[in-house]
Amino acid sequence: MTLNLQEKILQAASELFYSQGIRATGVDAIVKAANTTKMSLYKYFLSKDDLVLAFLRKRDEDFRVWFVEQVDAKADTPKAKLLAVFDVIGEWMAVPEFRGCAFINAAAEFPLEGNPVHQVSAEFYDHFRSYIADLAGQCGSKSPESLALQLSLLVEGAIVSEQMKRHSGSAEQAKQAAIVLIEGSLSYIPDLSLSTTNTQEQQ
Amino acid sequence: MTLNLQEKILQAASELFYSQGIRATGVDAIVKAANTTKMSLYKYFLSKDDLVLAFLRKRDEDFRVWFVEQVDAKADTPKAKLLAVFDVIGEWMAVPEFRGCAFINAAAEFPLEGNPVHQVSAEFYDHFRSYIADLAGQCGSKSPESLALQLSLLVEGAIVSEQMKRHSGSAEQAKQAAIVLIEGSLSYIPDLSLSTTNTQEQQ
DNA sequence: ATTGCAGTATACCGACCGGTATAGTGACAA
DNA sequence: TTGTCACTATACCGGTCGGTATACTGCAAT
Repeated sequence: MTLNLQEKILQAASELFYSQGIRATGVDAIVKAANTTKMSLYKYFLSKDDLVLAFLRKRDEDFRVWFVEQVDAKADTPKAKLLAVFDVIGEWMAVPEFRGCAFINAAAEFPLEGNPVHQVSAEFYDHFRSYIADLAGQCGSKSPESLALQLSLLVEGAIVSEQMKRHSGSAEQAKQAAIVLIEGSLSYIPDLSLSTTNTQEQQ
Repeated sequence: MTLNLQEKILQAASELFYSQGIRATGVDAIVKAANTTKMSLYKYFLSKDDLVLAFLRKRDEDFRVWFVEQVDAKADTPKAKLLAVFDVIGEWMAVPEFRGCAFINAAAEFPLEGNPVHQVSAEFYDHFRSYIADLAGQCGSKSPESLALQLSLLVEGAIVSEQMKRHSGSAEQAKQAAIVLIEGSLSYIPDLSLSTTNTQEQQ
């Protein structure tokens, strides 16, 4: 657990970026939190933007590792894991340090399309969704990709809902919805991708 | 459509705040976009923070009015409107100016709890959810509040997914999931709010 | 004609921003 | 002992930030 200076700077920056926001965090604050100097920071990182990308890339990896560990610790079968996802999210949202999804937040702080931040965020989202798709496939879902996308919408929705209004039970409701979607996806269900606003479809 | 100066400033600020981000938009840029001066801006708004809140409050009202209009134009029955919600969201996400949900973005730019921005965002979210709950109730849903929360999770999830990765079909998938949830909520369905990660619950 | 008021024009403030230049420290290796 | 190297210390840069002070313009009401 002994961090070298570069790691120490990145860790200090990560905590500040997530808790206070990226734009709101100056390099002086990072330097002070890491107990070092600007000169050292700029030795290891080309610019603040570079440091921001390093933060997001590390967060991507760390979060996914942590998340899979948590899910594995809660459930054994693929189907149970699919539901455990929402329990893990629920527990994460309950900690006081929770400030929403770092990638959504980063994309919101740098809205201009083409910003490298968006690419890292999109990659995180892809990774997460394909993890869910794997589980869905192992469950025997008729369309794992479709189910995975739908479940990931519930997860992201729960996260941002909780960010805007704490303790509103988003994770529990997301889980209830997930149960319905999963059960539906395991039994027969024709692909409805052609349907329009029309209310009564094939039955 | 003739705007007085105060409205002109607010409109210019709103467009910049949404398209470029709030922190990234300086008051000089707002003043230039509104073709006026700082002195006038600070005559009508106490501070930039005050202007930000005015932006969010107006956006709350404008967006809801626009949204209900769009839904009403697409569908007549409550059930059809519930589905039309996702069509409207889908069309909104397709316009090139789309930059996600202004309230999620604002909450992300000002992460500290207790910031007034969060209160306005929470109010917007409540308004939206109670609109959905009304429709759900008119449909004869067994638990309109529950269904409304679940559908709002899908909507918010679709918005942030689209923000992080454009043109990934979030709205269509959200609609497919919504169809399943709505159908399930209209038929019998015991309240599952006690269930845990356990996969096989009461049947 | 005078007053008042909405709005303009512009210069300015201190604070902070990201980033750099320069000099100095201490430990370790040859 | 000398050189190297990671790191510190600190002063500084130009630019931008939110916000203000002061003076001016033009119109409308009395």
